[in-house]
Amino acid sequence: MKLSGGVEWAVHCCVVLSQAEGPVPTQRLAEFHGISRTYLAKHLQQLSRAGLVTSTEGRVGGYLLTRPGDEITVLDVVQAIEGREPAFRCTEIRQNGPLPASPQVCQRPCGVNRVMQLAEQAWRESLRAVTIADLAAGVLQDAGPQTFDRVREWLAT
Amino acid sequence: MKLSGGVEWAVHCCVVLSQAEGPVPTQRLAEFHGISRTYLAKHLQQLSRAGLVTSTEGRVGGYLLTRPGDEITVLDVVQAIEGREPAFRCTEIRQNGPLPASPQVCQRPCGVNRVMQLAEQAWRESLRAVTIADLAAGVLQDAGPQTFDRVREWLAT
DNA sequence: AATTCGTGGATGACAAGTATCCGCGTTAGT
DNA sequence: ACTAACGCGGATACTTGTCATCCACGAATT
Ligand code: SF4
Ligand code: SF4
Repeated sequence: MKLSGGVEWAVHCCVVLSQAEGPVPTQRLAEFHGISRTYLAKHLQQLSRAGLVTSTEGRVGGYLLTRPGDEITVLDVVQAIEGREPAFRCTEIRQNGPLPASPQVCQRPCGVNRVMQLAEQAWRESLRAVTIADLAAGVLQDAGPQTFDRVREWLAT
Repeated sequence: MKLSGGVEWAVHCCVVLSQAEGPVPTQRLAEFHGISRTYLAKHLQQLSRAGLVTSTEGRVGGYLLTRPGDEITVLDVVQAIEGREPAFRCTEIRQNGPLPASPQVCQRPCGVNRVMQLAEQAWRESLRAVTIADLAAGVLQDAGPQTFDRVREWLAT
C-alpha cells in the first residue's frame, strides 16, 4: 500500500497557492519545489478536474484556488490525486470453492469488508479534519512569520 | 493507493485456521477459497515469518495459528502481508528550490507529514480493534451456526 | 505575430504486484 | 529404504501501476 508521490507535491502546491496573490503557472510551482515541471502539470490538471483549482490560460495565466485555504481539506487534495477508489477491494472469494456462500448472504458486504471500509473511513476523517490553512499556519510556526512574504516576493519575480 | 489482494486471502485463511482442529496444508486452503495454490503459499509464508502461524513440515503437515483467534487482530494480518512501511513517504521537497527549509527546521517532520502519519495511525487503530475471532463470529451470524461444522467436516475429508 | 500558458493524448522507463515453477529438506506412512 | 505429502526459498515471467517526458493544440497577453 503506497500513496502516489504526487500527493506530497499537490499539498505543497495548494499551500503555496493559498498564499499567492495572483495566478501561479506550473513553471513557477515546479521551480519552487525543485520538481519535474511536466509531471507536476499532470497533477495540477487533476486538481483542476476535482474543482479545487481554476486555471487561466494564455500568457500571465496559471492556477488559483477556487476556495480559501480553510475550506480545502487535505482529504480533498489526496482524493483528487489518488482517486476515490477504496484501497481494499474484495474479490468475493467466499463465493468460490466447495462451500460457497449463498447469493443472499452475499447481498451485503461481509465482516472483513466492513472492517476494512471502516478503517479507511477513519483514515479519511482524520485527513478531513485538517485544512490547507491549518498547514499554512504550521509552516509559519515552524519556519518563521515572514516565510510567506518571501515566497510571495519570489513568486513576483 | 491499493492494498495487496493477498490481504483478503490471508484474512480468510486465518479465520478458517482459527476453526481448524489440526494443521491445514496450503493445498486445502487454496482449494477451499478457489484461489491459486502456489501464490497463496507465498502469503502463508509471510504469515509464518510474522509469527502469526506455525508450519509443520512433512506429510500431514500444514499451518496452525500460534495464538487463539481473539489474540490476532486484523492489523496483524494486514501488516504481515503489506509490510509496515507507511503509505505516505515524504521526499523532502521542502529542501529544494530557491527557498529551501533550513536543516534545523527539517529536524522534525513537517505538518504535512504529521497529518498523514496521524491518519494512518487512525487507520491502524481501527484495524487493531477487530480480531479474527470477531470475524469468525460475524461469519456465524451471517451464514448460520453450523457453518464451521461444515468447514471442519470438509477439511477432514 | 510572438510568447507564455493550460490541456489532453501518446509514449516509454521503471517499479511493484501477481503468478508459476523447480529443487531442496522434512516428515509420516508403507 | 522408499514414496508421497508437505513447507521453504529462489528464479522467472507476466501484468499492472507509477513516474516522467514530449508534442500538438487552443487560449490569452504583449
Ligand atoms: S467474505 Fe468479505 S472479504 Fe471475503 S470475499 Fe466475501 S466480501 Fe470479500
Ligand atoms: S514539508 Fe512535509 S511533506 Fe513537504 S517535503 Fe517536508 S516533510 Fe515532506
